[in-house]
Amino acid sequence: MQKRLSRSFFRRSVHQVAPDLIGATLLFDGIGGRIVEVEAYHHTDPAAHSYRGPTERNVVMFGPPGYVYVYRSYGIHWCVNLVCEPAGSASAVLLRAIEPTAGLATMRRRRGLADERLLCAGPGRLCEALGITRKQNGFALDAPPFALFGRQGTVEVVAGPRIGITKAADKPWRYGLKGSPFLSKKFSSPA
DNA sequence: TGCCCGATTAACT
DNA sequence: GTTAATCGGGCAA
Repeated sequence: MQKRLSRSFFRRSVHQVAPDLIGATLLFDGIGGRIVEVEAYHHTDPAAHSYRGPTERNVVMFGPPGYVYVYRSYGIHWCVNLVCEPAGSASAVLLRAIEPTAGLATMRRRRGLADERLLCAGPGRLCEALGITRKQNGFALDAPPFALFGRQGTVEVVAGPRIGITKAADKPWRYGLKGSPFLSKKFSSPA
């Protein structure tokens, strides 16, 4: 059985936590799966929501590590982030893709989709499948309805540029499980 | 106050 | 490849 992770897992730099989350299992109300793709957003990063200081939307990022920051993307989708160390620094990891392992039927119903590979392949899709909305903004990750479990064994993590940003677009702060068919987008092969 | 842009996605041509 | 849907933040006026 996998070990349950406490919020102390997030008391490290976002650049350490992000790759370590690949292979971990996230459940919300018992629904979810294995994290296969994330992106790191450091508070000194112009692409981060927290870069220009706290607002009504991003205030959770300025709180303690181990909590979830949920925001509305393009006025349509929800995206979920996990706040990292140190408290008040406003760095977070964006969850971008999950390999569905629990609650497949519910996820298919919510997404109106049969293809398992597309249920959670993208930050907006992931939130729709798991049922995460603004209501969960500020929730703790290590308490119900959330549950996080550490990965078992070793995994091969690949890195590359983040998706959909224009600022600091060259930084290789997107991490994924090598070869996973559940990524939102393939990682380009090394040159 | 108004306008532009964005950590996206699905449905177009 | 292109575009609409739709809302919060940043910044100019």
